[in-house]
Amino acid sequence: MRTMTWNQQVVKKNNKALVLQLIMEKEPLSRADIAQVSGLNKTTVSSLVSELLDEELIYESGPGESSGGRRPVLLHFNKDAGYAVGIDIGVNYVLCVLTDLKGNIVIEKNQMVHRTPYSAIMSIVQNMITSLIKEMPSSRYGIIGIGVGVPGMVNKEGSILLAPNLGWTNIQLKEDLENLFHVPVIIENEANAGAVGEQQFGAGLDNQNLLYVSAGIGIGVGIILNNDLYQGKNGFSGEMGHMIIELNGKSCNCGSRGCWEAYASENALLAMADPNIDSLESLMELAEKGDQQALDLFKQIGQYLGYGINNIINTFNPEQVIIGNRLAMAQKWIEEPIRTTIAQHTLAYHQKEMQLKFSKLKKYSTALGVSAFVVDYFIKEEAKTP
Amino acid sequence: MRTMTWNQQVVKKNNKALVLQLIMEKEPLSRADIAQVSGLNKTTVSSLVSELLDEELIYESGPGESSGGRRPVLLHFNKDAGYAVGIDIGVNYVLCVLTDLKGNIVIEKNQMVHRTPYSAIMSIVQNMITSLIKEMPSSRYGIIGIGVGVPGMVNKEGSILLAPNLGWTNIQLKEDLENLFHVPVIIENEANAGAVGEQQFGAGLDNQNLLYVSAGIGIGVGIILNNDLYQGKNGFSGEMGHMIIELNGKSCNCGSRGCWEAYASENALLAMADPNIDSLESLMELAEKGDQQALDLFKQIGQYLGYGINNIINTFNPEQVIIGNRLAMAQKWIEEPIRTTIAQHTLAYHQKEMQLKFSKLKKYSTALGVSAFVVDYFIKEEAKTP
DNA sequence: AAACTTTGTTTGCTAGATATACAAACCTTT
DNA sequence: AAAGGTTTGTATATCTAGCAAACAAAGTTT
Repeated sequence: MRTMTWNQQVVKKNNKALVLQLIMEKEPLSRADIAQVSGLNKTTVSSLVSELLDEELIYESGPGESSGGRRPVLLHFNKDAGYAVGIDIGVNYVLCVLTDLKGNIVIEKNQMVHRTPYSAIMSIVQNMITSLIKEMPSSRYGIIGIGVGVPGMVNKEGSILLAPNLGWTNIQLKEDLENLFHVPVIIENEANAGAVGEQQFGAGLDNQNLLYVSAGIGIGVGIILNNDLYQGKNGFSGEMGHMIIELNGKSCNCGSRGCWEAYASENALLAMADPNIDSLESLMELAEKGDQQALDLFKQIGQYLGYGINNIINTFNPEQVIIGNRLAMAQKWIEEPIRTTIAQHTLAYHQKEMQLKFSKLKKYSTALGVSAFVVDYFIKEEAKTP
Repeated sequence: MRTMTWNQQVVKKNNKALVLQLIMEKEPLSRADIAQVSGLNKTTVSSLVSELLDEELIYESGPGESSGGRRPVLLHFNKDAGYAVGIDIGVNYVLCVLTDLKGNIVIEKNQMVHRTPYSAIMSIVQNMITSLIKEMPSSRYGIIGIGVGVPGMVNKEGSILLAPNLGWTNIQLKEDLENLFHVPVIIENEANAGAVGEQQFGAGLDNQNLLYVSAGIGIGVGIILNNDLYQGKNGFSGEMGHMIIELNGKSCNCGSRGCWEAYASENALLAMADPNIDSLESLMELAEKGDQQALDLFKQIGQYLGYGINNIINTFNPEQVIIGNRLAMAQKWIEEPIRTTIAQHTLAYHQKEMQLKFSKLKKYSTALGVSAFVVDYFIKEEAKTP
């Protein structure tokens, strides 16, 4: 049961968070604007704003344009009050970004890796963070937290139960990083993180219900409903790569048959391609040159993606579906077949007003997503302090 | 953006609702118990309880057992403070129940129908409600609202956009009923209502994340996540009957191919059966007699249901999947193939702790679900009054 | 220059949650 | 049975935070 008790502190905390959120989203903004938009009393707004000023989460700037009376004092979000670390651990790379509180990348580190034992990846990550901290501009709050996106199943306590493509089982990355750096650490599945990233900073701005299809070596889906990431009972939601789209179809690594990712992932694409083509990149080069076989392959993959997205739309009636991860690089060739497939199969009422988009953050979706997570946590915690 | 402003009225309203909810769920209960469980101050609880007593939503009973000191005054939920009407409009029946505030059926009316033009159904519904009102016991609040479940797409404003099996398009049932009876009216999709019904009164008690698979003439799915019904952007979520489970598979009424409900619905079952079998009931009779063909058919349908449920589990990582509507009557024959199919296909981590159950409310799922909706709305509204 | 507008603060009020004290009712121990 | 301790529930006073009204400051319009 949700035993949530309400009292004045809760009210204040939430109002303060509301004011801060408004400033973040619509800066520059006057106190009067905030009062009008939020419905809060002018005095209440003034008092909350003054606390936020003390905490250096916002700052004032010179007077704005008058609208027929006294000129307003404009308020801005202090995006440099602290910095978040966002890390994307992929199968052959580690990407690490330092972002300000608005998700702008301040420093970026990228390293290719060939083998992925935990100890090796851990030491790379540790080095990256340590050097980020050295290079980081000084600020009121410093590093506010570390977020990590991994291609695997993460439970709600932050344990990585299984990351097949990294060869990891039962890894306590959260604990290890917290012991090293003594800041809040958040571990998330790569698709979930990507969904949050796109919603906060990318193609999904202002959308309450969106699905992010991470189409890479496998397929995972990040699910945002009513503005919140939906994680399922244990944190394992969105394993739609293993949705069956063909009865007794191609066999899949997971032991089942006919899974979506056996048809529509990068692995599936390469399996269908000529054996001497070894990467998505080389296939894209061929397509760029007009190679018919490559073009047909992309068309095929687009159709397969479309079938799965049909299922997503009929299930969730979302505002938006965003396609991300590596296959999104092939947008040029796969977009049209995806759209055609949806148009032919999906219920008309569901198609109406539904937006299909491609990732805007590209390779940064996941890293920026976990960074957004960290910022979110910080903002909520910070707004609490008296 | 969620521009939710908070103030003391909101606090009080929510605390009052919390207290009432506690009493509903755990009666009998003393004021001291409530204070302890909720974390609210004893005085606060006392004052809220006294308001609830004035409103006759709860009542006191003789003192309970002492636990070493003064004996507590026990509080009970007054389930007879008012009554809700729940109506299930099916393709060949109209079921209408009057329930108390705990979902117990007080009066029940059931009528077979052969043709389903709106005017005919509407007059049946009107007559049923009118006679319910006559027969209803007297109470403080009388009829607190009317809920209707329909097999079709209902938008968030309560318009029935499309109910193919009834032959309805763009029906304003909500408006019509409100004009007739002047109480709040809620219209919901049949599967959504069933999900709510099972969660509140049936097989899904205490589950925060559950999916209700309404397997009847077609297939619809009601989705409850984090204790709330998820309706999607427009209210059209859960059309998983049109999830593609076979590429280029059987053609479906919706215009697409390979839809789940083309394989696993009652219609699909009858299409596969001998042409002189005209109903699920007669097929069940055959199976009861040990007819091998009938048994095989049920096994087949069970497998098909299992494939779709596999997709549901991998997508949502739910606590529970409940199978309801007409096909649930064949539990005896379809349960085992469903379980086997899931065991063979679904990711192991997702299977763990996942409960598969069959409807407990049987034919009442939908009617009790909309009734629960009405009660919920009433409780929330009522708690507001000063 | 006078009148009006808009912005933001000061002042006093109020609702509602909380802490403290206390009374009532009960149990346990001597 | 009397004393002492517990538990339940209420009465009283206090405090927090939002709100309304008044006002000051800084504009614009006529």
